[in-house]
Amino acid sequence: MSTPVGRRELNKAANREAIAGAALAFLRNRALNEFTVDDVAAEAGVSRRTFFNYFSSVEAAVASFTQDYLDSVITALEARPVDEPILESAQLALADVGSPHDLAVLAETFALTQDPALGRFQLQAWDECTVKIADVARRRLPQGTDELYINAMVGAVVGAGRAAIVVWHERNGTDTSPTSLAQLRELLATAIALIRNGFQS
Amino acid sequence: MSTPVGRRELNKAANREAIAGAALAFLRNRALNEFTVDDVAAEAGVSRRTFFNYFSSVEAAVASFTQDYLDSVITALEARPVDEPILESAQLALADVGSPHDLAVLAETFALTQDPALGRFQLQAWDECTVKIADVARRRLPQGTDELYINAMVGAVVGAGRAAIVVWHERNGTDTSPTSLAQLRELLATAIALIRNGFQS
DNA sequence: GTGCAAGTTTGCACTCAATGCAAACAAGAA
DNA sequence: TTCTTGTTTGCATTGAGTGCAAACTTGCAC
Repeated sequence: MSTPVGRRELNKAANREAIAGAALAFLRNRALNEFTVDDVAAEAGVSRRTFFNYFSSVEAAVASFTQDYLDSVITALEARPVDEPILESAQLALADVGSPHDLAVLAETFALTQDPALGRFQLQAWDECTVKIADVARRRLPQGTDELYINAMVGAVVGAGRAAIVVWHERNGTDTSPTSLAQLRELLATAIALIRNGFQS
Repeated sequence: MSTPVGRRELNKAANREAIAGAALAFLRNRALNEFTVDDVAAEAGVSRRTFFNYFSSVEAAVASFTQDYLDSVITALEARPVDEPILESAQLALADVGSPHDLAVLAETFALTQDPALGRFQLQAWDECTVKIADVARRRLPQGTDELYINAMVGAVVGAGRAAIVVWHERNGTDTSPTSLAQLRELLATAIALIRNGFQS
């Protein structure tokens, strides 16, 4: 992957970040229907129309954080050796990923899921993630592996992974101290282990 | 549960059905942005304002079908004996549920998931279902069962269940012949079995 | 630098979603 | 009938979202 960094790309990245950040900032203080796209655009130093060049709604802007986190997980997963058992790869990828800052934002946006309109977009991010992971799994598992096996496994992993984050968030709120983050990694690892071993108990 | 059936309740149910049905009817022929709420309201024989008394958007109206299906699954699950292993209950509840007509509509709305705006609302229905099933599981499993265990199991079951429907839909499209439906039940059963036994292979 | 091509932002105009409110209307109970 | 309560409807208002064309910025070649 090349990294062509001209002013064009930099400006776009900066705008995108400014807009998403501004949206999140507003949500810290007010509910979704208590401010407008104009407000966010102004805060981001950009016109209303430009806002919509980047995101189709405030909800989408906020969901971009979740998308970015999940993409980083997928990148980590793809970096694992292909001969490693795939669920072990998943476990290790999850253990590695996420700077404290990124996880803090993840926890924060997770809290916002209370608002259904925001929640929908987060769910969509998870769903897209599921599709992408299924592609990775399809490439790594033996040719001709049953599609049900692949999709059920990935669906289960993502479902259980999300459950781990839900439980973590319920226990720790938006605390992202090293201790709390260690607990998150632990929960994620346990969740994947459950998928590997089944719920036969 | 009482069943107080006056004209009031009947009218409301009829309106609700008419609106959701009209929305689905439009989507059979046109894309989401090719018709308006006014169109749907007119088709349903109701004012625009009344449309919004029932659903907050066309997307929500369409998602009501998925909601209803998932609610019926939950009802079936709650009807299973409490001493049955819970994943067996899940398997059996899924096997029983859904008239051919309901499953036909489910398959149809599933196809519409291509449109992200519609997909988001469907995902939300699945998510609400996850929460409700977690409540059922919490009541049935021994007191003090780890929340991670409960949520991961339910997340996995729902994720794998949805995967089964996705695979079924990819293989059979909107074919809801008895043969096709038998395949769906089979896929669902296999998916749950995978969750029970794990992906250790 | 100058000038040109391609990409990006912005303002404007327009349609339509979504909600509050109050008046009209329908249903059930006395 | 009459009264009460729940439901529908029209009207008015705000703001989301998009198409379009003009202004502006960047990259590139000379």
